[in-house]
Amino acid sequence: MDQKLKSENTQKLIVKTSFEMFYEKGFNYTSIPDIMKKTKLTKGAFYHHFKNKLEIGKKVIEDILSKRIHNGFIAPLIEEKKRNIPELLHYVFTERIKSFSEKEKALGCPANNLINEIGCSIHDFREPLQNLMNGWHKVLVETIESGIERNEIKKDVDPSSAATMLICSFEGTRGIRKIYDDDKLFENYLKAVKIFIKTIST
Amino acid sequence: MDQKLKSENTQKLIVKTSFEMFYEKGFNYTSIPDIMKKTKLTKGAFYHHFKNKLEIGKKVIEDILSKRIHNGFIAPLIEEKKRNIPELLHYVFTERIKSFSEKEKALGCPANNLINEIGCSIHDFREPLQNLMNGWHKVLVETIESGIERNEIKKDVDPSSAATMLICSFEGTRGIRKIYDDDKLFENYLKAVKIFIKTIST
DNA sequence: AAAAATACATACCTTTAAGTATGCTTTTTT
DNA sequence: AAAAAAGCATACTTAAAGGTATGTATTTTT
Repeated sequence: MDQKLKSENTQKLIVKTSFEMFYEKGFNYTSIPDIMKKTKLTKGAFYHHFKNKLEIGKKVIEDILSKRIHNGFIAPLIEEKKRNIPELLHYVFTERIKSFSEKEKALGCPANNLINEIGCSIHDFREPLQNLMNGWHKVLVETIESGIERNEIKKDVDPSSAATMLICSFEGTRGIRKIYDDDKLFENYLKAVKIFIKTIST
Repeated sequence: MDQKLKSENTQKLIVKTSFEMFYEKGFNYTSIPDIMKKTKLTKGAFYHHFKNKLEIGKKVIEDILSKRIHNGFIAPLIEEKKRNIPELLHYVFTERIKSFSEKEKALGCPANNLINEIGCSIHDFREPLQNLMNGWHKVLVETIESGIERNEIKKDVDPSSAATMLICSFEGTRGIRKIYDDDKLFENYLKAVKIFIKTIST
C-alpha cells in the first residue's frame, strides 16, 4: 500500500473521529486517548501526524465543520439561485431543521457548540471559526441582495442584518434545544422564522 | 462572629467566585483549586460546604444565573406592565445589549454558555437550566399575551413562538458575538429584532 | 467548664490528561 | 542491497485534576 495514501487515510480517520467525539462530548471533555481508542490506533499515531490537540481542533473546524455548513447552508443557496429567494431561505432554514436526526437535535450544531464552549478562551480557534461564520453570512447576504434585485425581497431590508438574524436565531435555537427532549422549541422557531422571512419578502 | 453567618458568607463567596470563573473560563476549564485560590480559602473549605463540582454548578445556576436573567429580562417585564408592550419588548431586547460592558460582550451570556458547553453531557444541569429558560419564556409569553389583549400585538401572533424567537435570536447572537471583537453582529441583530417586534405589533 | 460540633487547613491518594522518547516494522529512496 | 525515512506502538514523564482523610482552632451547646 502506498505510504502517502495510508498516511492520508489515518489522518482522515483521526480528524473524523475527533469531530465525532468533540460533537458528542465537547472539545474539552474529549481526550486524545479517548479519540485514539476509538480509532483503534495509539497515541504514537496521533502525535506523529498532529502537533497537539489545538491542531486537531483547527483541522476539525476547517475540514469538517466548514464542509457541513457548506453542504447544509451554502451549497443550496448557490446551486438553486433560480428559485424564488424567500422560498429558498425558507427551505434552508426550516426544512433542514425538520430533517435533523434525533442525535442532531440532541447535540445541537457542532460549530455553534464549539464557538460557545471555547469562545474566547482558546484564541487559536477564533480565526477558523470566524472564517466559517463569515463565509456563511456572506453567501446569505448575497442571496438576499439578489432577492432584492429580483424584487422578491423588500428594498428597505438590510441584507447583512437579515442574514445575521437568520443565522443567530437558528443557532440560538439549536443551542437551547439541547436542554430539552422534545421539539417544542423547534416548532416555535419554525413558526417565527416563517414570519420573519415573510416580513422581509415583497 | 456568628458561625452561621460566617458559613453563609463563605458559601456565598465560593458560589460567587465560581460563577465568575465559570463565566470567564467555562465550567470545565475551571478547577476547584482555581476557584479556591481566588477566594483565598482552601479545598478543605470547599468540600466542607459542597459535595462536589456538580453541586456548585447547580448552585451557580439556581442562585446566580437565574437572578441575572430575572433582573435583566423578567423583572422589567413584570414591573412595567403599564407601558406599551412592543416598546417594552424593544427596551428589554435592545437597550440591554447596548448597555453591555466590553467583558459581557466578549464573554457572552453565562446561562447560554453553560447550556452550550455542557448541554446534554452533564445531566444534572438540565433541570435547573430548563427551569431557568422556562421561567424566562413564560414571562415573555404572558407579556405578549397581555399585549394581544391590549391590542398592541397582532391577534394572530403565537405568543410562545414569538417569545422563543426573541430569546433564541438574542442568545444566538450573544454566543456568536464571542468570536468577534467588534459590535457589527450586535448592530445587525438590533436592526432585525426591531423589525421582528414591529412585525408582530399592531 | 466540658463536650460536641462547626469551619477550615494540610496532607494525601488516585486518576487521567497532554505530551515525549524510543524502538520496531514497513516503505521509499539511492 | 543499503540507507534513510515514514508510520506507528510502547513505555514513560509530568502536571493537575477531583476527591478524601485527618488535624486543629474556634464556636456552640449542654
